[in-house]
Amino acid sequence: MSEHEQEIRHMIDPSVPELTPLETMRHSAAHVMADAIKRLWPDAKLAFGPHTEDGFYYDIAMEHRLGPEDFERIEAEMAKITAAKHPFVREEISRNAAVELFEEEGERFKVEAIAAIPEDAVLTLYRSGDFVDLCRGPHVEHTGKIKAFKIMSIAGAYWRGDENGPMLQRVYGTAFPDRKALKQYLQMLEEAKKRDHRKVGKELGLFTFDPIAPASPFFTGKGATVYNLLQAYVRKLYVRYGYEEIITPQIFDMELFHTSGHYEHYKDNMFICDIDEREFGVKPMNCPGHCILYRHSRRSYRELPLRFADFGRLHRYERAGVTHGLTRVRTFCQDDAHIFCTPEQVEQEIAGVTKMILECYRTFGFEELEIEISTRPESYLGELETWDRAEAALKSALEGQGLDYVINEGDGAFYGPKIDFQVRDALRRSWQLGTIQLDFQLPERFGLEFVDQEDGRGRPVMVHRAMLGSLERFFGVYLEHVAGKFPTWLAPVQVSILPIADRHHAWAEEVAAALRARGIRVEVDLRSEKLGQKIRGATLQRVPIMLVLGDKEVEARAVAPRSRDGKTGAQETLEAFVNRLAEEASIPA
RNA sequence: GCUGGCGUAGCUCAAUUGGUAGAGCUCCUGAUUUGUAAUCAGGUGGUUGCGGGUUCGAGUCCCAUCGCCAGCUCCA
Repeated sequence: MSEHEQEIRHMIDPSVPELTPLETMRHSAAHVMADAIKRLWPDAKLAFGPHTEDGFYYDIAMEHRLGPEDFERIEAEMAKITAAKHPFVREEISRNAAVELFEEEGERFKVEAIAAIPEDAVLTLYRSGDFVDLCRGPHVEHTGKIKAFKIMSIAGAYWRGDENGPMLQRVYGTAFPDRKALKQYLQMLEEAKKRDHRKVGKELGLFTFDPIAPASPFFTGKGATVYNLLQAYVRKLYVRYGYEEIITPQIFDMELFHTSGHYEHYKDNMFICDIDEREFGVKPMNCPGHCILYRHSRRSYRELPLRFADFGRLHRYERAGVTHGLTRVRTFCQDDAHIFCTPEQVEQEIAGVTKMILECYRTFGFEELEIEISTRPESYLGELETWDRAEAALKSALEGQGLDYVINEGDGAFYGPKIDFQVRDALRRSWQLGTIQLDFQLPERFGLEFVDQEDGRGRPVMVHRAMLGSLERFFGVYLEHVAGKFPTWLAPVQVSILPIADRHHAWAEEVAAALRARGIRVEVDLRSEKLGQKIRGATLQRVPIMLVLGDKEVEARAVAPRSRDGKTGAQETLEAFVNRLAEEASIPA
């Protein structure tokens, strides 16, 4: 649902959940901001002004182009309005009177908005001082209740989200119950800026981009090390959870995508080429290829469930302007798998996948989790009964593990219901990572079968599932979650060896060799620099462990460890150190 | 794709109203041999994203194009 639709719904639909006190205050702040802007630029015409997750905005049309230099003026004007403590007054109004009122004011967007509201809805106005707005409310008691606010940014937005419609100026602001909370929020934004994976990735030399391949990352040796370790960890899970990893082609005759339906629905997002007078497509998803492999031999019910995992590289033509760092790219791979099972096995398979996903997120330190089930949309394919059974299976698989979830009614794909997993990172930002999607369509389209116990023919259900989602995207999200401080097992350089003077180089090389022999990723800093400089370098690169080597260490065939957080450990023998580190440095089970 | 903004050395950034492109870090040389977050000196490095135009003269102004950034839309 677009923001615009939500806004319309909010204005008219009494079943929309009541606003929280904070949301109410922010929405009121949007009115105050609109009031302020109209005072400063009387030609301003208002569209919509809802609250958002961390503030509010108002879409406005006017001659003057707003810029950051205007923010202080707007804030000052808002301060006058809040100081005046104008009460918010609710007023029911007839449709005709409302149209008349807003037409008189030249508020054409409001007039249009009224037309979009169902006939039987009660229209309400809210007045505060001389300002009046079409609004369902609720609002705070008076403008003085808005204590701490700030104009954040300005951006373009379309009227009603229609890219052919008029472009409006969207003014973003935020508001909090007190100055302290606002300050905290602004600090969080600062922190997020510092952690931006595009910045950190550059600083740590993990990946880069080049205009020669837009929206397609180049991973350096260090970045690829992390990337491969993520895969290695997932592969370990696959062994325990009974997956077989397969490898499938990159480019297929378009016929495949005609069969799968991607040609019809997804063609605009595909890279397509003509070779040998045949039309080929680079795969945007693995599922059609997996169906081919499934169909390649006769399948017995005894083989099911079949769990095909695939780290195949995918290419999607994302429209210019929608790409973003590692989180939205044109080439990526997923920790993708498709489970082919009987309808009876669905519940237990969902439960298994869920268990693995939870284990995986715990490993990466994502403690907070939100789960959503999306159910049958209005237009769907397949039998109603199949859908009902599948939705019940999803719910009971989650309930069986004592997991809370919310239901997004009608938000499922046309081919089946799904479960989405969202995590919150260290800055409490929400990211969708995992997904489990049932699919009744592809098995049908590809004519997939299995031989059942009575030598009859059954149709398998296909379960699409991913835990980390795209590895590229996860890389970016995780990099921000840990602010570049990878745990030792994932760090591209796990140990940095820092000899103090040239005469310690031999011992440094010996220590490095011993660690490398145990599979530990080591770097030796042989530069002719002071120890402080070397420590600074390794710390900035977020190397988890530094080993300082001087006369004392050479003498005792020992090492003096220091962590990137500045903690220095007691001197210990090389032997003891390696043994202590071995587990921490290896991929979790 | 749409609206707006931005592209100067590998990185972070300077460059009066249009008037000879600079600094720090990185890198390379040398000196220094250092005990827990920055040793000193010297040097390399740019057709100012690419292509046109205006001008005596363009990093600066105009057009076009590519890329990036913010937001919108999209992400069956």
